[in-house]
Amino acid sequence: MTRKEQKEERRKAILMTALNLFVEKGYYETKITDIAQAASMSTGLMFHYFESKEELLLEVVKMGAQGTKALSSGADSDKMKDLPPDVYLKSFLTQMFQYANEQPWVFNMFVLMGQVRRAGMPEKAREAARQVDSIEFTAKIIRKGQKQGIFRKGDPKLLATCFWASVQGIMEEMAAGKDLRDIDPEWLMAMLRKE
Amino acid sequence: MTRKEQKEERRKAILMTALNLFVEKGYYETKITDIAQAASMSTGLMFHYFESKEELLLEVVKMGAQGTKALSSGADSDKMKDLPPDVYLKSFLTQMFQYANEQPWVFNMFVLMGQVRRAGMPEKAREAARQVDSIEFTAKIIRKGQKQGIFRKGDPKLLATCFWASVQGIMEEMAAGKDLRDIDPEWLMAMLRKE
DNA sequence: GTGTATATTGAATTTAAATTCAACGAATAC
DNA sequence: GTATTCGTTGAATTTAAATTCAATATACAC
Repeated sequence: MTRKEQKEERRKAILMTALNLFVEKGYYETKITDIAQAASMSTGLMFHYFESKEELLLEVVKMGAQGTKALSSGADSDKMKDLPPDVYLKSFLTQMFQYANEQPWVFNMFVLMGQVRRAGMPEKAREAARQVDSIEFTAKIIRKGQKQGIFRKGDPKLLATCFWASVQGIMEEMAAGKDLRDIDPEWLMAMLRKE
Repeated sequence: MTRKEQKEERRKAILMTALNLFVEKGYYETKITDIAQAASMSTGLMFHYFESKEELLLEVVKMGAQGTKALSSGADSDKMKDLPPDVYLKSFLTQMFQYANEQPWVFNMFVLMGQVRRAGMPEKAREAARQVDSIEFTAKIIRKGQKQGIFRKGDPKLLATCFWASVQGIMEEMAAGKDLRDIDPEWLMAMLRKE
């Protein structure tokens, strides 16, 4: 393994460690020292890999943004054409709740991205997180469902915002340690369905 | 006005100012200086009224806890007896969304209480916020609705947790400045309703 | 094998923000 | 109207945590 690869790997390891701690204890309660310790390295070394704590958060968010983009563009072409809107969204939820246990980092990334978008986080990271727009994409799906008569009436963007805000709320509850394994995705889908 | 009253009033003014800033900018991004400025007083004076920033947060939370207790015990006796469970919960949501515009502090208090319960906040305040339990209370209402056949099947506590987590998510989105005035409480009620 | 560059450490420094404090002003008591 | 207590200020101090740095170890190039 070349030195550059080694470095890349180390960076990623730090990013992952930071991600998990940020979600577990919150950005401000996570000290650089904590991350260093969790990643088994000295405090000083952290700054060999990242300029500052803020930059570290920013990089985590950028990684999340990339992942989201990849995910949604992949979804855009493949499944979305075939699957009915409700099935598509529901399978997304099912997947995400599954990840909460099996792929905590994917789950944590979603939680963090949502948190950083809101107030009370360093501006730079916030902006980066806001770039990622899942509303427009979801609104499109909802619109489709409305045309098919399976989703309720209402501004698709507003419904999408409401839907994701609810998902975010639930995922944060999960991240906070509550065992919500048995939540039925259908409960959330009901928010969108007609009748 | 006696001196004691004066002091009490000042304390409350600080608590309100802090509450609003905490929700607007987040606890950690809110500097004691910011609160002092917003409350038109010197930085030092803040410490005449509160031991520390943490204690200030704790007091805000205690105030919230009191309010919640008063509210829910009042509700317990009055409305809950008469109103059908779905009507009761829906009117609560309607009320709360209304408050977002007309009584921002009530709304902000709810948002803050929810935030403080989660990770990433000073431990003391977190504990105090966790004392307040709206889950048990809501679960009771949900159970009632299930017996009447108007709410869906499922563990009432889990449904309650899911319901409040969603409400929290939406309220945070509102607090973050998004205009969600037109959200229909029915969208959230659908999470609980049968069919 | 020698020299150069990169990785690593942990203690020293800096920094931003909380907190203290000495001094002044205003209200109340007597 | 003087004394005493409380309210108030803003600059000085402390503190916790981020950040830098000089020193050392390790890997790579030649």
